[in-house]
Amino acid sequence: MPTIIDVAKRANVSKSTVSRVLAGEGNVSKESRDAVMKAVEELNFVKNSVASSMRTRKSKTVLLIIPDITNNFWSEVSRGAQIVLDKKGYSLMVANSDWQKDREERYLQLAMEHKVDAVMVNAPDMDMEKVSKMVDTPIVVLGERSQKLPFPIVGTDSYKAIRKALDYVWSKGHKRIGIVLSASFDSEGTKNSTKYRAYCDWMKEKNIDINEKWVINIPLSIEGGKKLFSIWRDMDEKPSVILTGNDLVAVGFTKSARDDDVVVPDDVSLVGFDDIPLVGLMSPGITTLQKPKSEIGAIAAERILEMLDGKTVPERTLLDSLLIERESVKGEKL
Amino acid sequence: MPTIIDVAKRANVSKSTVSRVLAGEGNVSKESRDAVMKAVEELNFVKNSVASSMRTRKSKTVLLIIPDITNNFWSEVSRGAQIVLDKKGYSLMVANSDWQKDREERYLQLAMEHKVDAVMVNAPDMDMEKVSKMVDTPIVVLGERSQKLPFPIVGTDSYKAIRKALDYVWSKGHKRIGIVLSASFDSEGTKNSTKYRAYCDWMKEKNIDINEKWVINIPLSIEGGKKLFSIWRDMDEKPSVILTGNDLVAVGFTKSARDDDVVVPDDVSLVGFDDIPLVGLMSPGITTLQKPKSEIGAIAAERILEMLDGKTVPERTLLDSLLIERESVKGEKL
DNA sequence: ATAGATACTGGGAACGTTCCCAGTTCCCAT
DNA sequence: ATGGGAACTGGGAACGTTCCCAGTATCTAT
Repeated sequence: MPTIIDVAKRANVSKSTVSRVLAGEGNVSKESRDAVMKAVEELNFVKNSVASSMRTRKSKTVLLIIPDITNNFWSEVSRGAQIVLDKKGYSLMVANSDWQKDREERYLQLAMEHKVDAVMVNAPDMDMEKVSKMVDTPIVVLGERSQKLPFPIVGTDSYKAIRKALDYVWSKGHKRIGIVLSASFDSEGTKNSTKYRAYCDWMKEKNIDINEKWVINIPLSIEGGKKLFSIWRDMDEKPSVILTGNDLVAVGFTKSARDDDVVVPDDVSLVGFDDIPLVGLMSPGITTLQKPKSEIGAIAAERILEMLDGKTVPERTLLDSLLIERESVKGEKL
Repeated sequence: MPTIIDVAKRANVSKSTVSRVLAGEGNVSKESRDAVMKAVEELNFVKNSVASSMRTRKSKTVLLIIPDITNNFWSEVSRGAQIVLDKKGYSLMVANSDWQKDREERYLQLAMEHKVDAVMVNAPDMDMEKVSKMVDTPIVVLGERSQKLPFPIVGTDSYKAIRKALDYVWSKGHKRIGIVLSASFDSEGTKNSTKYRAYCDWMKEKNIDINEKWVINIPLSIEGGKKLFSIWRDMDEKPSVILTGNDLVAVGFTKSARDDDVVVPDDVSLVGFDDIPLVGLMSPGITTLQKPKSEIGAIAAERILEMLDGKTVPERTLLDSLLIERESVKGEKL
């Protein structure tokens, strides 16, 4: 493998000059530049980034830690981030923790050893104090957090999203409204969650008493949705619509319902969150609040780039969701 | 940031000894070892992997290049690979080419600059001659290729999968069988594809004449499936079942069919391939040939590890698909 | 003509680790 | 007691780049 020294010899210049040409900076005469280029070509030289990062203490690499790469939400986030970083010559390493705390930590450790320039992470249950002790590079946290963090946050504004969903079902005539909460993404009791706050505020504005039985806490997964259905079925007094927390829950609910001859939306209406491709293709299509998935990744990446530039960045960037109307919410007779 | 020299000073040993302790090899007395450990702890030392790879010329990093990280198939593959590599102390970099040839090439270049230890790649249209010239590390190619390649291949055995699908629909009484081909993943004319070969062989065995109109070439996507439906609808003589190439096609077909009051499987039966989560959740559930997605990633990773160990590995590893029976194939009256 | 800026160049040191080799101590078998 | 191996140790060189600095040539303004 040829080094810049081999290139230098061949081009009859010094290694310093080669370095300057390759970096595209400093003053180099046209002849030297051409000679170097030619030598690079002839020797088939490829730069050794490892040696380079060793000296510069920059690796041009960013690590992204996510809990589940097979979830469309997170793969879209990755994609959005990679496109932005790519453009600036940064490579993205994607690490998949599978919701395991020890792996999250190990990846962070690895990131420090490998001297990545920055870290983007979603790890709802991780102690951020610890993180800030371990990591000495810029960090951006993905996903909303209610408590204050020592790092910038990029996520969706769930307060607004919930209100948007509520306003929508209200416009359809619904007044008996259930909501799914979950500790995930909040790392604190569900009753303190932004979602619940949004729900309470809105209900108070509409002068509706909250039925505590309609505030349901299940895992945000297909399984959770199935569980939600059996909870709903066994209720004496049933809500006419449920905000399901995320799309997977709505999918699981719909599937269980179908097996039980309950028809969505005729018997109960559902609103999902995220807008994963699945919910647009099933029947009935699930009305959902679309999160700007790849935009979240892209903005997080931009924050990283800004921090790397020494700029100060906004503490929290919460993006809006978009209501996608499909067939899972039926108009109630007013 | 403390270096091993700082650790050495604190532990009153030489840097060589510290290096030996950290690497866990060579002969070191218990006292020295303990002293080093203590110093590491006290100084909060983290090893600099960049310096290490500089000297050893190993980065303990593997690059995976895939065309679409948001496709469940590929994210499962990544996940499978990462789990295996992780266990052996390797990190996986996932690079998403978005089907763009220039990006595939750029990532390969980057891999060489960053001195990754090995590369796993799916790039159906890429010139493998070129790749082998660019890359001087072990490579594993993902996805079946009919032509001989200078690298080991890990993928699914589509010849067997097609036969399995054909045997199944045959057992259900179907004799008018259509099939979808596509150049993707084969990088050669569709008529040379393994799939088509399997189809022809099987049809000959059953003494059925091939109706060329029922051999259809469309993109393997939801859009392709919609197109497939309109092709099917306009046929004078229609097949009673179609092997749809992949699940997305089946999904697109079903959706279009529904809009046109055509019922799957009553009016036409479908068989998908891959088994993405979507097809198990929609209604009707699509009968499909499940590919062992994460196993493909895992095996590819194991091949990498073996090659890194200097072992020789099998040229091609083609895994079997599993028939998942759902509701999209109806029994024909015999 | 000369001072001083500007353009360009090359050599040495440094980044933090691992490898190599030589050296010291200790123990055991003769 | 002595040779020889094993256990352990430390110092220097090397990996390939970039940074720093000093040096030379060229140009411009007085």
